[in-house]
Amino acid sequence: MPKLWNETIEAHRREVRDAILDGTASLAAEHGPLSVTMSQIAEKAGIGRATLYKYFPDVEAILHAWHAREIAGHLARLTEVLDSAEGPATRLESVLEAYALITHESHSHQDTDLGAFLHRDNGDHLAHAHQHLHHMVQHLLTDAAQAGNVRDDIPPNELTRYCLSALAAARTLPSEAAVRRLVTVTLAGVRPPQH
Amino acid sequence: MPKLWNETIEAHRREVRDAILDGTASLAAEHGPLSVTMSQIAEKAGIGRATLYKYFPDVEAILHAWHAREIAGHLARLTEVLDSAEGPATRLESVLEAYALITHESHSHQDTDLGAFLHRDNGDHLAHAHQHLHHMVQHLLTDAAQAGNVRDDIPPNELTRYCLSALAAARTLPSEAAVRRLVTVTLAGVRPPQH
DNA sequence: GCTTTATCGAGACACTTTGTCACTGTCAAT
DNA sequence: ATTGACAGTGACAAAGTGTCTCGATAAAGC
Repeated sequence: MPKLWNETIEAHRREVRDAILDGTASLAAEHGPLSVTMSQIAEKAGIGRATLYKYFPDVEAILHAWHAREIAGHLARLTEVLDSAEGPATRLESVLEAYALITHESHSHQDTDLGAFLHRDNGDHLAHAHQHLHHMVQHLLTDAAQAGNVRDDIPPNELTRYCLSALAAARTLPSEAAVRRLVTVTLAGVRPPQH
Repeated sequence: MPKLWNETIEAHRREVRDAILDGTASLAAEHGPLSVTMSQIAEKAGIGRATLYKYFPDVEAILHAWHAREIAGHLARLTEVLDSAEGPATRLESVLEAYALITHESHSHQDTDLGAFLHRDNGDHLAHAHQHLHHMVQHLLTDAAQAGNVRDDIPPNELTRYCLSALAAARTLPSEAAVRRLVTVTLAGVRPPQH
């Protein structure tokens, strides 16, 4: 196996790949994901159609790759938020709020839940990126539960799904203030029930 | 304008239409919605391809119609539940639980959030069916808020989005018991905050 | 009952999209 | 300089698409 290539060629490939993903996202946003064709994508990306097949086997794979890139970007931002907060409760609230806001602004770009739709992933990319996110929130919830800020009568796994799903509603909300209210309500659901 | 046709022809059309929708759902479930073609659908439904175009203009329209039919069925079941419950709090809980269970079992059929994905609806079918659902839940929440069972510091509209979105997590849960726990948590989010 | 009329269904056609060749040009390694 | 690997492209066969036209069938008018 020859040593890996020079920087130049790999950088170029990345550029082309990104152009493909951007173009596809644009096309999908404009005419709907079902009407996107390999031909359109190739033209939009400024490459030959046959070349496109050297990067991706079909439209579905491209949409998956785009979604994975999107999620990865979100994860990076969330990790920043995570690291800059102190204490289990604060960390949980900060990350959930950040997630909701990201989801909210992603709406205008009209992307999300494409992943849920395209669940032809057989435990691959989507699973990876999304499980990463899931794991992060679950960890936060477990910590907060140990600190007594979160109910412990429900498995953390299920609380995590609840949080992520509830906050997905941020996509449909009109204002940032509404998103913050959504976070409030969602957090109210995970607090220990009083008796 | 000639009076509308006899029952027979219309019944036949409905049969064919249903066969198309069923076949499409089956194909979409098996190979993913993006790879479904008009040719496959026609063959599966047992009609000529050209005939299929007399019913629907393209795959997207068929998926929309199938989704609308699905939602309509769910709505009918929810309306039953709604009518057989007494009192604002009980009604809210019953309907939300029923919705979660329906979502849960719909998972195996792998359908939902296809609607969210195909938001090429310009205020049409999807809007109609889904807004009907939204309206039902919002009404329940408003009643329950007036009775003091639900917080009134958040607009009912937003609480509704929260509920429906949170309960969508039922799709990914493994057991019915987990779904009931999800309903518990979701309801905890909408209760009046204590001070 | 028989014609009229509307519409269902299918064969056929022109066009687009798809997936895969074989081929050229370029860069890195020896 | 030669070799090997790979990006990129034009070309081709196959599949899918949308439309048109034509025959068959069932309701409606006389």
